[in-house]
Amino acid sequence: MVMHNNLTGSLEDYLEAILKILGTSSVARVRDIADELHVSPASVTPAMKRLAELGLVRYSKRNYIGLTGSGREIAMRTAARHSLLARFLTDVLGSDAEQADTDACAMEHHISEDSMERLAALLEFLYACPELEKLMKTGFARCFDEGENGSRCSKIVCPFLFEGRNDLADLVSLASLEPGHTGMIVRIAGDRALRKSLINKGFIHGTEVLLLRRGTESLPYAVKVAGHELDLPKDAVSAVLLNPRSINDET
Amino acid sequence: MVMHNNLTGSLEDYLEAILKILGTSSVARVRDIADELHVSPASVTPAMKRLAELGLVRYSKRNYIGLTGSGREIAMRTAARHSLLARFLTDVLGSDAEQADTDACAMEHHISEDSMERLAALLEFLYACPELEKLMKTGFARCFDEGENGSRCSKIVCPFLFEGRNDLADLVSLASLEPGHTGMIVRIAGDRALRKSLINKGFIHGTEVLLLRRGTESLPYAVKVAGHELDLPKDAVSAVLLNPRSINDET
DNA sequence: CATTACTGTTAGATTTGTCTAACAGTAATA
DNA sequence: TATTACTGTTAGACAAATCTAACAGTAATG
Repeated sequence: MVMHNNLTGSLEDYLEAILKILGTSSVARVRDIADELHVSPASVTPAMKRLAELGLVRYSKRNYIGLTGSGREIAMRTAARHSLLARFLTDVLGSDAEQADTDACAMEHHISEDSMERLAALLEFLYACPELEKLMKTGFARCFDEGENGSRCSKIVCPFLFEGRNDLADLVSLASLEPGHTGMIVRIAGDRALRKSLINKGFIHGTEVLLLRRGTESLPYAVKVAGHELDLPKDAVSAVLLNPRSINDET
Repeated sequence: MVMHNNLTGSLEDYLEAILKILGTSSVARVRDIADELHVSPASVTPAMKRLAELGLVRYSKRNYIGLTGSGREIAMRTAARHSLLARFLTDVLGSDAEQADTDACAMEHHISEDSMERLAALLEFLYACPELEKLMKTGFARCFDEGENGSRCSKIVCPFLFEGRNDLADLVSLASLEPGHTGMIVRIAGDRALRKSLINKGFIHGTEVLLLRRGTESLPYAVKVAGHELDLPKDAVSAVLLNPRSINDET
């Protein structure tokens, strides 16, 4: 798993840990690093050797560990990624701090420089106007916590007093498709539980679906998605919205 | 690297690839999987054996490969993560499709179930109102492309005609801190280039900074951040905004 | 039927990152 | 000074994921 700076995620973690320790302790030891990363001290030694070879840490046997200029630079970039992701998760998505930290830890090695910059800019964009920030952050948080479906949710917080999307009218529900025809999924409506269940059945944005047989209120619909046939009740198929331009006769 | 479902990221990739192939080809072979994941066919065989042991794929030597029920379920959850992340990156952050796909590939194994749900809800929240969607997506895109700093940017697109944040007045710039005092970074102002450079020097949200010496227009300021002392011009230190409640005398 | 082309498998090597257990320094303590 | 406690290193093992090279089937072609 080699990253953009030619380091593995694990080595980036070691650099980041050293930086963090140096931020408070003025001295970094093998033990501190092992504790910080929850690995055994025996794992730290070979990592330090490797980083010293690469000219990123100052290390000699049984001595304090320091960062070189370039090591510090990489460590700071990694820490910045971490902080940015965690901030997005807590401040925008409303995750709790611990969960956000765990997620950020796992993702920080994988996000590209470009996406990083965009994410940073998004946070600045939201912070730039207190009304927008409030609308996005508390509005979304409220929407999420109340478990509302998107279309009703906006009415709670939307300053535009918009009653509903008119462009949704262009979309065709899977329930109203002609049997034997296919369409591309562009949106999953319904409440969060239904949406989650549909997503886990393969109804993913951009996927082709084929309606095999129409059902009724009591009789399930038969559909084919991602190469798999399955039966679904009417309310589920009704929540699957298709792009009308994508509809084709499959027979 | 073990994930929530007890699979490694690599095995999840194999499942996802099989699902994708089955979505179009009705039959999956070792060769297809190898091509899809850009690995050698010799790497596919042991992965299939492992997945068959775990009861996630149907596999017997030299035969077509299929997914079991639970294998399909995991594959679909993984694909849903991928699609969601990619959609966030393209639709909200404005990344190009290829970059978004690469990033999503790398992150999909690491994001938690909870963050997934929140991200999905965020997209629905934005889609729920066309005005909000436009404000966020095209407003942000314009802001990003024009390289505007957050506070000016909002004026371009903000429907609230808000001239600037009044709560920013509560923040103290690092430049106006008393020498020997510390504060916690809560925001980095300035244009994108300056912000990026400061972030890469260690000025990260939530970090403590210490002002060592005041400068002037021509003489650099001396500060200490993340255990490291450095000199910075006045415009850079002025862009670092601190939480006033965090300011302490360090001497 | 033999050849050729292709697919899939095996064997063996390599890289990376981790662990445990044993050992080696170092420094305070009895 | 001998003991103890702690830190750090080494050796050796292991798991995961990949590769190359060699080999084994299978099926179409000449």
